[in-house]
Amino acid sequence: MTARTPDSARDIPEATVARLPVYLRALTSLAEDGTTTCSSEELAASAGVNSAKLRKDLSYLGSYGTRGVGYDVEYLRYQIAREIGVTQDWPVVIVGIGNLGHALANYSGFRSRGFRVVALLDADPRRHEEVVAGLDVRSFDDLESIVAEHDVSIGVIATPAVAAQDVADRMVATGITSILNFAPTVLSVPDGVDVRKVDLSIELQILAYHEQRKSGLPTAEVLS
Amino acid sequence: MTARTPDSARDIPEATVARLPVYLRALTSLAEDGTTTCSSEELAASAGVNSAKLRKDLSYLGSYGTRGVGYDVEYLRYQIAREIGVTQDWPVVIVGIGNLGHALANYSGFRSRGFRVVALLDADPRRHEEVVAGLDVRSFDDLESIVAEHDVSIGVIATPAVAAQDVADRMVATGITSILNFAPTVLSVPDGVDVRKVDLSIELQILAYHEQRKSGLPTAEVLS
DNA sequence: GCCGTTTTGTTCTCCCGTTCACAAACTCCT
DNA sequence: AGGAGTTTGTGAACGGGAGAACAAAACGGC
Repeated sequence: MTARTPDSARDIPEATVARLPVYLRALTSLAEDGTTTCSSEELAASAGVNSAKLRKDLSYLGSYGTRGVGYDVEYLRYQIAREIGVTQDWPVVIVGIGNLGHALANYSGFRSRGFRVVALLDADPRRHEEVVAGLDVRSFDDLESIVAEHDVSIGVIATPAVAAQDVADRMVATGITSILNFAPTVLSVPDGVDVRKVDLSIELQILAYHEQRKSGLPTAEVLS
Repeated sequence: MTARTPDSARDIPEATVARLPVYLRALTSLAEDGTTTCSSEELAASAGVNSAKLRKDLSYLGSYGTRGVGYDVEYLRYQIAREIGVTQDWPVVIVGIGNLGHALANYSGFRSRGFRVVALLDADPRRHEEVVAGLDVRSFDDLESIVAEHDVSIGVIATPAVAAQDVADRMVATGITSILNFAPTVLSVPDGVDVRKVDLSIELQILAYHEQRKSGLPTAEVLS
């Protein structure tokens, strides 16, 4: 609607969306090194992907490169940030201030990448005395007022598994429509609410599967 | 080789491998509820997937169900655990004992799901005085001897981004062949070494992308 | 002003994963 | 014992993503 959105911004493949943040980080890294221009080959190497895949991904956003030259690092970085929607900060609430919640609250990468933690909530009253990362830990009952006040649409769940579904339900009820879930539970939410799950032990188990295979097959691991 | 492995255990699709831990958790949950038998429909609902997909996934492992009846929860649970390789504990080292490292070290889900943290390492000598989760934080230089002593093949990187590649290189040099990387960096490792990446801000950015779309399109979000 | 070189954007093909739909097989009831 | 009802396991169609290969376009040298 602004100027340069010929409604081409439609339906970027999910696999591409998942890689855009990687490209964004690679571009930021290149910019910090003083690089002003890069080819798809360089950027792909920096992001750890195939250059053809990178070019195809970028083509969904538009034609932001110059043939024979490459991409302007700063320009492309801004275009991707705009596409993802991280040119401005998203307010985020974190629920569950245990070990993981502490780590998340203190994680500086949120702030620097388009997110701002506006509140830390915990159901345990003993935690309400704490100050973590410069924020008071507040009662879970404050969720609704905080969401309303800061217009929060993204919530992070770092509670034990048993509490996660309840927290998710409350979040949805207050109007949160995107949830990042660290609890080892399958959340059920209504249509229109996005949930992404990060599960540490699942990742380890996937590694264990492949590890088991390696020790089983001595020297048959010669992929292309 | 034991009895029921007609070398059919070959080439389980990667997408299936990634879901097996989810099924395992769902089965454990069902078993704790006292359920002894379940249909693919029930298990699929519990795991948050399509029942056809579940059945196809399980069919790669063998025929562990009974037509007209369903699956024996305990039996299937054991079969999946055996396939993944978590019937015995895998020793794991964690490098980088900052906020996230603390949280990982204290995460009880590791121990209960087939993993045992055998050492915590950090490059900062000031951290070596600490005891976290009942383990001394030791010098990163001890990596090699620890890996040799406990026959470690899985390493977790929870360091700042700048240190991650160095840590990975050292890990690979000591014989570690599976790495779970929490640092926001693309690691390059030789063939035969598996790396899985968990990146908190990337997950949030993916959510932000969809969130931006939602606010843009008022009521066009009526998927099937 | 033209040609060779470089690099993007895109088309085409192949492969993996998902889903549907159904036959095979087991249980239960009569 | 036989038939009705269930539920698994799998063959086949379908859709999406990955990678190769190439045409289009911009730059630089002469």
